[in-house]
Amino acid sequence: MARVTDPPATEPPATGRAGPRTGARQRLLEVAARLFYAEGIHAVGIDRIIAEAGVAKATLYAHFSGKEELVAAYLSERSDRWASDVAARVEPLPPGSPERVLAPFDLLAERVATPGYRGCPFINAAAEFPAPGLVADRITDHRERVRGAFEALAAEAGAAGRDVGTDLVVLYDGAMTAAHLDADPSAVTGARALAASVVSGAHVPAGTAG
Amino acid sequence: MARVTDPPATEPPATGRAGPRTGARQRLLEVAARLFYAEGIHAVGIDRIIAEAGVAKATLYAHFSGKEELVAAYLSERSDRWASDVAARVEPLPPGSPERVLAPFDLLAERVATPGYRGCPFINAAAEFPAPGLVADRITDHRERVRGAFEALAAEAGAAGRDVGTDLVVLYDGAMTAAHLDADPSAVTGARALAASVVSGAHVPAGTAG
DNA sequence: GGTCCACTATACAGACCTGTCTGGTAACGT
DNA sequence: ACGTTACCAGACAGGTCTGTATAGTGGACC
Repeated sequence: MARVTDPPATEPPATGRAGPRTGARQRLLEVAARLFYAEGIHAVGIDRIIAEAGVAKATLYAHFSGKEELVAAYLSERSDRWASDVAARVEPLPPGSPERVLAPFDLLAERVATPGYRGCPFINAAAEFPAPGLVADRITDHRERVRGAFEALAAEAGAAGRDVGTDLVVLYDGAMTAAHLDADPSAVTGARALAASVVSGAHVPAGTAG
Repeated sequence: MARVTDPPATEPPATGRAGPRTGARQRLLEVAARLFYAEGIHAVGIDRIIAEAGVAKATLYAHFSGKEELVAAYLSERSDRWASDVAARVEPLPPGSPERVLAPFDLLAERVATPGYRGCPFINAAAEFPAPGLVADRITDHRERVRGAFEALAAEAGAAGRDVGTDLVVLYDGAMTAAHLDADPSAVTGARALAASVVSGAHVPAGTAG
């Protein structure tokens, strides 16, 4: 049985005594996540993050080597949460069922309906960080995680066609993007239906049509 | 017959005599488009644009009220070019054929294979400009244009299902995004095949499955 | 008490940002 | 010749950015 996600250890490896892991780091990450997601990364300065988090600047730089590392930590947290949220939603469903493959779409349907939804944090971050680096690495990691999850779930469900994982990722990306930019939640339900077709093999694979 | 696109007038409305529309504006737009797309909008400063365009700063501000207007002009140009490129590709195909609906995917397949492809300029811009304004308006305009094009072409081809336009937009967005972020051109061919299913009505619509 | 350390507060450096302003040049039509 | 205009070159203002340095506070543990 495929292990879809790797629900992460939320605690960093404990340092010798207590380490700089009390409250400031958590507050910084929460504020950074909120602001980065809502307003964009380059648009949010360090000064504002520390002000809203009630943290001194020196403390931020004691926890993170710089802004880029803070951004990377924000994305890591988002990726881990996605994985555990999906795992929690997949777990109660009967193994091998198509519904398990569609679980991420059901999760997404809830997300896009919440106020403040602004699309995929990784797609958004990629728009701002084209160069190789910590941020690009986290984006790549997350993409592989999502693709791996879809492929594992599809394989479990016995989905046959070539590139089923790619098709599901395309539908998932498109659903997030269109639901956001067009303010249209039906993008997710439409994508979910198409994903069901892909899993059931109802659609006509490329090259075999006509 | 539906007019899919409105191939735009490339010339702005002529001012009284000559107006400030000689060469500097074009160079500015070309350089801005290249840099904004490649590196992100907030990451590119005015100084660099005017330096690479060989244009004085005062000239830039004579043509555009500010950076935001330059960004909006960049997006307008991209949208217009998309529309005319699609129109050029659709036009020779037999009216009412499914191939016409798939033409944007064929265009995209070429785009994602070119070096420097970095996804959809509008999705990327939206990540950086969440607030209402000129930029958001151009993004909305383009989204409506794309959706309208797909809907018109699908209607021409006799595609029946509800929300065919939404499904096609989702597939198109997902294809652009996944092909870019995963460096995987097969995202486009997969999306094209799914789009063909949508147009032919081969897939199972939501709510009628089981 | 004494030591350690996570933390606060603030000032600062150096770079970069957008946008304005001044001044000069060259082509063009009259 | 003359005015208009499209343009270039560069200084400047005022703000913001990241990151560092300095000085002090309060709790935990020995």
